[in-house]
Amino acid sequence: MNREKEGSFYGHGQRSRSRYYMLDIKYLRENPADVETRLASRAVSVDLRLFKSLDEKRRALLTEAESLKARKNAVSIEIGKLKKEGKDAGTIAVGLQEASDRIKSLDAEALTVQKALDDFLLYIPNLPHQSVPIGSDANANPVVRTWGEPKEFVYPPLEHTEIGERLGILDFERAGKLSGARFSLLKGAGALLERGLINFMLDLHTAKHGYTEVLPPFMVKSSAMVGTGQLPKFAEDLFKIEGWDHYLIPTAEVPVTNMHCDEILDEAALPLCYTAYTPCFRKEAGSYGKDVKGLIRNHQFNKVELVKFTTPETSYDELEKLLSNAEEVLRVLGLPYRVVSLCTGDMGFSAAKTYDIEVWLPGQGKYREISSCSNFEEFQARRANIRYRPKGGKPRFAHTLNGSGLACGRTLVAILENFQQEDGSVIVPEALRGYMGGLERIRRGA
RNA sequence: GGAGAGGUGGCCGAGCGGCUGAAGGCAGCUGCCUGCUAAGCAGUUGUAGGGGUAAAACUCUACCGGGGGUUCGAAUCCCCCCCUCUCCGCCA
Repeated sequence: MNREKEGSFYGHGQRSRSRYYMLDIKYLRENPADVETRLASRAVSVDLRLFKSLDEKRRALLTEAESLKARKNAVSIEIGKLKKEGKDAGTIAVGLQEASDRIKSLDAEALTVQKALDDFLLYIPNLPHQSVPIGSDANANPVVRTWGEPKEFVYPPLEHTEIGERLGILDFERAGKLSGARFSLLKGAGALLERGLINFMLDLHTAKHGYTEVLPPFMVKSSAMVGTGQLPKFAEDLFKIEGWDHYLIPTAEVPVTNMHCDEILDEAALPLCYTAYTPCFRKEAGSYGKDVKGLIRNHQFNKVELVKFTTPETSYDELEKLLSNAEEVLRVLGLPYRVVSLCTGDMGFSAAKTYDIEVWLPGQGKYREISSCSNFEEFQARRANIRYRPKGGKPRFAHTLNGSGLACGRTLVAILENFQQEDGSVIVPEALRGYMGGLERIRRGA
């Protein structure tokens, strides 16, 4: 078995598919100014001159090669006919070998240009939707709504690390012995709480919100990472399996979205709604010093994800629903939160529009991200070749969306901090008690 | 790890050097017919990229798992790789 072969960034699965990018190459060709200004709002500049020269070079090479091929094909058919009639074809076959050689070199050159074009285009992020606020960083993200009242504490509320360690349910010291910084180890009621949260969230999304549960692989091929946009640009954020073309998933979005790569979906089946629990693995490169302690920013954490495949017409309605489904988790648990709309400068690479849900953390005295819900429009569908067939029509790219519903570790943090009691215990939200053997309160030694 | 079988269009499934983008079937679309949620008949329907057009029409190229080779010409022959299935072994 040869697992070591590097997957091509340009081939998905077994197919070589090199002409799907962030947007229609024709659109970029015909509306460079629009692309430029919309990307500028995300503080991304593209070298359109480079694009233009590569694009033109490629087309010139194609034209020449293809006309040679056309001539060669015509002659070949003639030869076939003559041979069938028992005649000699020697005279018209003259020079064909030379033409073939010329074609070969033109094709090779075209491929080189094509790769340069791919390299250029695969690094261009999605274009923001018109409704996305313009801004350069998180400070420009408008608050869309706020839910719940942060509880007043009569004492200075503790952070989750302290609460957890005192209760003996979080053990960062031992996690460090095993795996180093940014790993965590849950014990007793802590482990049970995490497990309960996973089950609670999955049950809510399947039974109440109608999502189909998926339990996908936690490692995927590089082509899947290209499909959702993690590669090629963000390789440094991912854990790669040595000697394999596989990566540990940074989110369930990757396997679940790529589930339908190279497929043509039935329009009547849309929207497809999936929910999946997976651990997530992230290098967190460049976040040195931030949230070093605790569960907030780990190399491995659990998350329940929501993923949708929709038509272009309905994707923004579906985004609102998905967001609301994610919020519901916090509402049922009784955790105060707010929703912000990410501005152009703060959005991820693949997203056309993103809402973040931020939960209130009394220990830190601020709202912290606990979910990110995005519409990717065609961006991922183009890369992963996910289409659907409209009634009687030609296949079109589907729209993909996803959001955390929710990050389990951070939800656990929110529960510990929001429901901590002066005596050091933590009240278990009612909705979770059924998942924890009826446990109502976590006390030391539980 | 060992031994076989196989990967063809939206799906099923023929083809095994030339006029095959690919028979046949299903599904879809368009007519006709039928007074009823059906059936019949006829026609039609791949994807991508060039050129062309106001848009079409039209035209060229590529694509039968991926890559390379042989040949004037390959879905068909050769080599390498990937994947799927069956049996044996091993294992959770």
